[in-house]
Amino acid sequence: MTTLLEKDFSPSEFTLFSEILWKLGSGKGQYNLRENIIADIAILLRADFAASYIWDSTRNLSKEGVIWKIDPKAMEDYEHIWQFADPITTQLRKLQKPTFVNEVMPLTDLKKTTYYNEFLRAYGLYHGINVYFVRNGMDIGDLRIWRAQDADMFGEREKRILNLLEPYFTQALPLDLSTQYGLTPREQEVVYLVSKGLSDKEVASLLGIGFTTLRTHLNNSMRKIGCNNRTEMALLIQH
Amino acid sequence: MTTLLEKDFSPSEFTLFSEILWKLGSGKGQYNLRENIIADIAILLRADFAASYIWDSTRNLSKEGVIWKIDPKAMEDYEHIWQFADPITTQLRKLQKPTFVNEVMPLTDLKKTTYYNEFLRAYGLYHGINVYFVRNGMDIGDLRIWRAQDADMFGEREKRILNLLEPYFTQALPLDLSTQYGLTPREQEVVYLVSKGLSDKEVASLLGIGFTTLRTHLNNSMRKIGCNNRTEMALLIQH
DNA sequence: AAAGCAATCGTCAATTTTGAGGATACGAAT
DNA sequence: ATTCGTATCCTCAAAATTGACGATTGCTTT
Repeated sequence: MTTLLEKDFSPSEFTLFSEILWKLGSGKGQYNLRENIIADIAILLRADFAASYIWDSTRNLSKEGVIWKIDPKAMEDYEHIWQFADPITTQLRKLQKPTFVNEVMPLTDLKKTTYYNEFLRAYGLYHGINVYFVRNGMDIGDLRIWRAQDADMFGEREKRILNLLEPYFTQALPLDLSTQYGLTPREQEVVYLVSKGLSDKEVASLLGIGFTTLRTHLNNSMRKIGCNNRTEMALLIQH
Repeated sequence: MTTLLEKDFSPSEFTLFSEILWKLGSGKGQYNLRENIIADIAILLRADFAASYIWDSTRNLSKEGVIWKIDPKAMEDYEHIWQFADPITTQLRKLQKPTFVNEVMPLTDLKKTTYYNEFLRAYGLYHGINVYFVRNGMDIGDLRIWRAQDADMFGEREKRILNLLEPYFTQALPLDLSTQYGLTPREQEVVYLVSKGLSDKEVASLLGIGFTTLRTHLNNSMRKIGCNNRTEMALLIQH
C-alpha cells in the first residue's frame, strides 16, 4: 500500500479522507456508492470536474455515468457519441492504475484530435487523471477526474491518494448485475427490490406489473445468479 | 467531528488508521469486530494493554471481554470478581466520551483502593483511557486502553483519535441480540443461522433439534426483533 | 423474412415460510 | 412449593416462495 505523506492533507482534508474510507467501507456493494462518493473524491483531489463510468465488456462501451460539476449534456454527449471516438480511455483502462491523461497521450497530440477540440475543451476538461477498478478480471467502475485549464496539473499527491484508495474501491464497488450475471434491466430491478426484504406482491405492485410476471423475472434472476433462496440473494446483493 | 492534527500520525500510523476505518466500515455488524480491531486500536494509541467489554444492562455487569496483551486471568478475575468492586467504570461509562481514568478519580485516591492494589497494579494497568459506545441508548461495547507505569500518560492526541473513531464504532459494533431484543441463547443461534440464508430444515438439522422446535424459536425471535420476514432479519443481523 | 431477446402474463404443483394455538420437561429463583 | 423462563415438541391452517412449463407482444439484429 502506498504511504501518504503527512503534508498531503490539511486537517479538513484529513477528515474528508476519513469520511471517504468510511463510505467505502460501510457502503460496500451499495448501488449508488459512486453518486455518494464522487464529490468527496473530487474535492479531496482538488479537482474541478469528475465523472465515473462502468465499462460494459459485452457491448464494449462506458455506461451508467455519474458526474460532479460536469454539464449533464457532456455526459449525454459522451455516452452517445464521443466515447466511440475517445483516443485515450482505452489506453488508460489497460494500465489499471491511477494515470495522468498526458501519460498516454501528450497534450500537444491530444489537442490535434476532434475529441479534444469538440468535447474535452468544450466542457473545460483540461488536466486529467483516471483510474479503472477491476475485480476478478471484471471492470466494475472508474474515476475520471479533471481540472480546468487555469489550474495546476495533477501531481504525485493525487496519484498517492488514488493508489491508496484503489483497493478500497475495488472491494466496495457493487457487482454489475448486468455484465456479471447477464441480468436484464427489469431483472435487475426485481432483484434489487426483493433483496431489500420486500415480498413478491409488494415488488409487483411497486413495479406495476403482474404477480406472475414478477415471478418469471425472479425465477430467471435466481437461476442466473445461482442462489437457492431470496435470503442468500439479499445477502449477496446487499453484501 | 474532532479534527486530527497532522502531527498525530506517523506515515505507518496513518496507514493503520486507514485500516481501522476500513475494518469498522466493512466489518460493520460483524460478530468478532472487537477481536479484529482491538490490536490496531491499541497500537495506534501507543498503548501497552487493551480490553473491550459489553455492558449487560439487564444484569448490570460487563461481559464478553476481548483483550490484547492482558493476562487472560486478569479478564477472568475482572468478570467474576473485580468488576463488582470497580470504582471507576460506572463513572467513566456515564460520560460516554473518551475519558482518562484520572479524570474521574485522581491516581492518589485510586491508589488507596483495593481495586487498584489487588487488580490494576497486579496486571500493570497504570494510565487508562476509556470510551463507552452507545446506540439508541443501549450500551453496545467499550474500549479500555492502558499504558504501563513507566510509560507516559495518555494525552490529547489519544482523545482526539478516539473522538474521531467514536461515531464509526457506534455504527459498526453489532447489536447484542440478547440485551437489545431479549433473545434467549437458543433463539440467538437460530437467528444467526437463518440470517446466513439457510432454510428452516437445514438449521433444525444443524442444531440437532426438531423442525417444530426450530419454528417456535424462530417465531418468537421474529416477533421480538420485529421483522416481517427472514430476509429483513438477515439484512438487519448481517447488515 | 427469420431469429433472438426482453417483457409481459398464464397454469399447476410442490415446497417453504409464517401464524396461532397448546403441551411437556427441567432447572433456577422466590 | 410455586412461579418463571427456557427448550423442546405438537397440530392445523394460511400465505408466500420456488420450480417447471407454455404463450404473446414488440423490438432489434441478422
